[in-house]
Amino acid sequence: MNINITLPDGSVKQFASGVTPMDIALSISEGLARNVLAAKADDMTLDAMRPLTKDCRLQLLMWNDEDGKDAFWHSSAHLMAAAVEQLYPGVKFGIGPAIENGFYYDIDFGDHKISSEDFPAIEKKMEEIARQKLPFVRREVSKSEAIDFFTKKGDQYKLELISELEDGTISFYSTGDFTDLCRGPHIPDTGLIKAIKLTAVSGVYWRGDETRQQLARIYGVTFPKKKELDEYLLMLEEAKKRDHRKIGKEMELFTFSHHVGLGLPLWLPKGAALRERLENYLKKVQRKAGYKQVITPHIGNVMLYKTSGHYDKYGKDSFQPINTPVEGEQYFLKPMNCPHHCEIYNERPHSYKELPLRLAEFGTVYRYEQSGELHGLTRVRGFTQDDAHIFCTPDQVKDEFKSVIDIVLTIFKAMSFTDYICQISLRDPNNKEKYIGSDENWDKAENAIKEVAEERGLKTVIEYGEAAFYGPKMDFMVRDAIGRKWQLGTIQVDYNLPERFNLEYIGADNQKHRPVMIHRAPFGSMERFVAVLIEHCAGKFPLWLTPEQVAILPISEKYNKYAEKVLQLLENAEIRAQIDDRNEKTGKKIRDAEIKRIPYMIIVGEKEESEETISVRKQGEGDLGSMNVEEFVSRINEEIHLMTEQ
RNA sequence: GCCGAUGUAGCUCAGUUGGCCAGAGCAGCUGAUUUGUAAUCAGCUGGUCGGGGGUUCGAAUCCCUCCAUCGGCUCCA
Repeated sequence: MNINITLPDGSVKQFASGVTPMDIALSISEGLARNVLAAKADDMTLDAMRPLTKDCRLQLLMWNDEDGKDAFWHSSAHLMAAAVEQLYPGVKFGIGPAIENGFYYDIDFGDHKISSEDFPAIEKKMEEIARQKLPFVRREVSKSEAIDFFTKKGDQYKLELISELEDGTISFYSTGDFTDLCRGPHIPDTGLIKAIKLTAVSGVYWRGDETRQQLARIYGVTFPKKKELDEYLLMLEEAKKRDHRKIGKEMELFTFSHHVGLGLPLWLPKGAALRERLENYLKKVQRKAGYKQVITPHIGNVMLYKTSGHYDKYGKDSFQPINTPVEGEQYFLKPMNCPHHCEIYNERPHSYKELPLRLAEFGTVYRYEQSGELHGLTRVRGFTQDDAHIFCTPDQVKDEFKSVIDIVLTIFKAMSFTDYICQISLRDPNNKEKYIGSDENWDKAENAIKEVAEERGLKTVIEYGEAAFYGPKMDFMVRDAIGRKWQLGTIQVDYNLPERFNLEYIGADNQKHRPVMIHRAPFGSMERFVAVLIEHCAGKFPLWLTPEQVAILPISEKYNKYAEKVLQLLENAEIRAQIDDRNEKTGKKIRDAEIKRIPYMIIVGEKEESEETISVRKQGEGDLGSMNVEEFVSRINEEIHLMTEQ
């Protein structure tokens, strides 16, 4: 009997029933077959060695497919388990999945205390097994057989997992002597795993439950080529060098103090000035786009958050209310700005002619995060959102999205973020009743978002079912200079708060209507954005933003006067410069300016003084020769203009 | 919050089984040098060895406790 296999290019081929994806790969080319890790038949992933018995769409999964990597890393978890079992007989296994960058396995080592010192031995054993090219052999077993096997082995964790599975759906995978309960899929054999690195060990509870047994979780990562492992390790090293916490300290941008409190950043003069430049830049862009700045207090009456619904949802998990001593009123630290802005909207009636109304605020908010969740500037308890709320008619949603996207893209350009995608979160089409707001408005907004993304030529991913219950949204994910993904700007439609705050406008028909609210924050928060920017540029900020743009280095103190004169000219041109008049050699001053990541150095000595010129050196590039101050100023201004023009 | 690791000068780090006044480099200060594109030389200052308690003749080192930092903590066997 023959079956029809539809390949990704749309072509349909006939094969005998029982053909495996690997056979099909071989029929195309041997080189292709060598790279096949697993396969996807319709929407199910499976081993490349599993026979196909039905018509299906077939995709061969390689290293570059997410599902291919998953199979590779999950197989690596088995490989590690096999190695661990050989080295430490009697250990018991929890679960061992693939994760975003590699895999882990939770293991009960009994009395043995595992540490990273044990890694080299395990890695060596893994390499040894990998070289044997052991196949991953699948076997379907009955529930009683499965229970039997792990009872003999004495592995209570696997037994617990099996007890939750249905008979007839259980499978084992074996690699050499190691057999594991596993759904698969796996790669054809261990020989594909060429490079192995165990990265960390940590204690976790079985099933995340504090009351249960503690297991050791070993993290690792593997690659089909040695070179890819080297690149990965290099990336990790580079990431360490770029850590915003380290650079923030070196460049004196921000700090923390236990006396002030956990997760509450203190912005130092240079960091505060940098942040102010960011704010001023965005304010200018927003003013042009018709935004109006407002200012609201840092606390709000509990009633405000009961109206908004945030109290019911987050009340227990936030900073607890502040009570007034005499009246006994309750106030919350502001966890978001929207309710305040809704109250500003409600201050008086609005005509449709006033819409859209765009209220912007750099609003500082406070949210309780568990102490262990805090991390530098990316996860804090107090932060400032570059927030704005747009109140508009349903028909205006599209144009407003367009205008917000333009702001986001302007900012990305000014920060040299060139690689980004936009993620659109829409309703789950099979479960429309769980969303608030009319079907008509949702359709309108969802279509508008999709159209705008296309008109702006954005690289887009659509996620169905990811929308909030109160509206669809668009998020921007940027990839930084070393390839890591960060979520930055957000644009969110909201049908809920206008309802709860009873927001209205009078339409052309002289009837009351409900406006749509759009939340948006191109930076997200100032703290997080600065952190991402630091890691993206490794502290070498764009010229317009960096704390010190120019270091003036007099050759000796004889030329300090001339240096002063140059400084004055630069200051007149609003260029941020400092003189390094320390009693040091020029080589030392250059070195220090390079380390401090100052983009331009100006060297002045006898020649420059007599000729009224300056010698210019660019950070990381070297000597640019001599020029006069006016030429230098226009060069700087030109460079800044290119990045920040709107 | 929970598990694990870590905490020595402003920064980076020595100090190995408890034992003489706790060390180095960088930074800072003072002096010499007056310097031409990534480190001039010399001297000096600076530490309640995270806080508190304990063991000991004696603690940076051992024990307890608190604090902070770092990594991890429902991701389908």
